[in-house]
Amino acid sequence: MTELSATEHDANGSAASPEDEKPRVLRADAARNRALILAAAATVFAERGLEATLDDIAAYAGVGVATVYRRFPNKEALVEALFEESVQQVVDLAMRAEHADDSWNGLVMFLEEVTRMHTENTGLRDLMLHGTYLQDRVANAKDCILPVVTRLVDRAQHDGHLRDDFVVSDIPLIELMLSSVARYTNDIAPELWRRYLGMILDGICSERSTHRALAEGPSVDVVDSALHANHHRH
Amino acid sequence: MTELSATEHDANGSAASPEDEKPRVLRADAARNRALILAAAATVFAERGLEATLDDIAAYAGVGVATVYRRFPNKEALVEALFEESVQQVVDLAMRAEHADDSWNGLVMFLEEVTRMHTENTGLRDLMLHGTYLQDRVANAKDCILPVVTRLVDRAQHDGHLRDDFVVSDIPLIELMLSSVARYTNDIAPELWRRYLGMILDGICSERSTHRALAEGPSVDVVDSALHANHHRH
DNA sequence: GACAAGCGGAGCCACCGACTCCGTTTGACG
DNA sequence: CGTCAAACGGAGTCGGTGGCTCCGCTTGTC
Repeated sequence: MTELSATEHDANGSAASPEDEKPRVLRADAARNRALILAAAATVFAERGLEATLDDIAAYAGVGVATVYRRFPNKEALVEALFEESVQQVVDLAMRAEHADDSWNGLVMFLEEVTRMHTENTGLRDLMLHGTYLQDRVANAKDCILPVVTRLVDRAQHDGHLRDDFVVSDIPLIELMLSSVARYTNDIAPELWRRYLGMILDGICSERSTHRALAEGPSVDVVDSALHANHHRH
Repeated sequence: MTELSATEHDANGSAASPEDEKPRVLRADAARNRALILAAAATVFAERGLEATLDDIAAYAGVGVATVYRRFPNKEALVEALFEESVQQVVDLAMRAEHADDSWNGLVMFLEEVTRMHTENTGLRDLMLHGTYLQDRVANAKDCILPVVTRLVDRAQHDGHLRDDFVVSDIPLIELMLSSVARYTNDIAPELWRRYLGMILDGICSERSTHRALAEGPSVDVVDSALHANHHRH
């Protein structure tokens, strides 16, 4: 992330160097700017999602747009440089969840953590739930996650914690639901999604003697202003 | 809807007629086209939401754009002409739900029906959940609905059907969650949202002895292609 | 001190959607 | 049937947006 060298993206025109490696050494200021750009991109994409403009990111980083394009051939490359890591985090999370002591707790942890990641990083959510960037890489990550989560679900059902008619593919859709709540309420009630995760958990668990404690419900005003805010084109 | 006369929108320049009413009689072809436009708008807005272009609607109606603008001063006016009725339907639904025999069934019916309306009419959903058009009128309708639904919720709680920590403002957010599922899966599994409504209902009801029967779960492929389809910008 | 590497930001280009202009067509009425 | 306002269509305008580039100036490095 904070390397001083970077693989440049311009096709090395005439130079007949056989190796494709171009560990070009950046000038000090260039390297510093590259780091600034990555940091800015992380922040801005996390806050506003992948629809953020490279101009926005450049401004946030305090550099010109051209400087961004000098380091990264295009938007997707920048996204790639940033999120390779993030999607891996989700894979790791699934693994951790699988090895939790209690299968139900593992499942709950997975749902909770992955939603938290999505809410804290709108860019990650865009990546996982809308297929606009890095489709291959994301599909790859999903292929890693699927079998793990499948085992998690199976185990929770086998242990009698999770209702029998639950299926793995319910999980992305539950994520989708929670993400949209989070999307709308993030600014005004950033933890509200936990309330709806709680309801859903109460809806899918087998032990039905009691309710879980829910996060406090939203006031009418909160919901009104959440739905009225116009910054949700997509 | 199929009137032969229509209130024109151009300010009647010099004519000093004291009444603001302008029940201008349209020529036969104009009246026919107006009806075609309304029908087309109903279809197209329902299918693609309010982001549909007036050009799209004109094309669908088989007329030129100018013809649309000759009848309706702008997009919002057309939306208004169409959806006055739709939002009233939601108000009516709330009333019917309030007078259901069983308070829980009334609540379930309300959630079910309002979600069905949203899924069958993307335009209505845009109206209710994003504040881009007709804010006043929609706010008005919501003001009508709120007390009714509040009574519904109170009654369901009083009757011991609905968990005590549920609040009225949960309803719009539940709608939001179901709408986003429906948005993504409408093309490929149009009834899938019912499954998640079922889960949520199991999460919010007080009688926790049994699970409700859920609609069949989605296959991995269904979810994949639902999330991969790029036509969900907004 | 020289010069390639780097820089900024104005500007280009392609696209989009709301809305209008204008030459042509057509229904209504005498 | 003739007349003409009303209506028509669709090419075109306008304003906005976002990805990306051009080019004259600056700066780190050797």
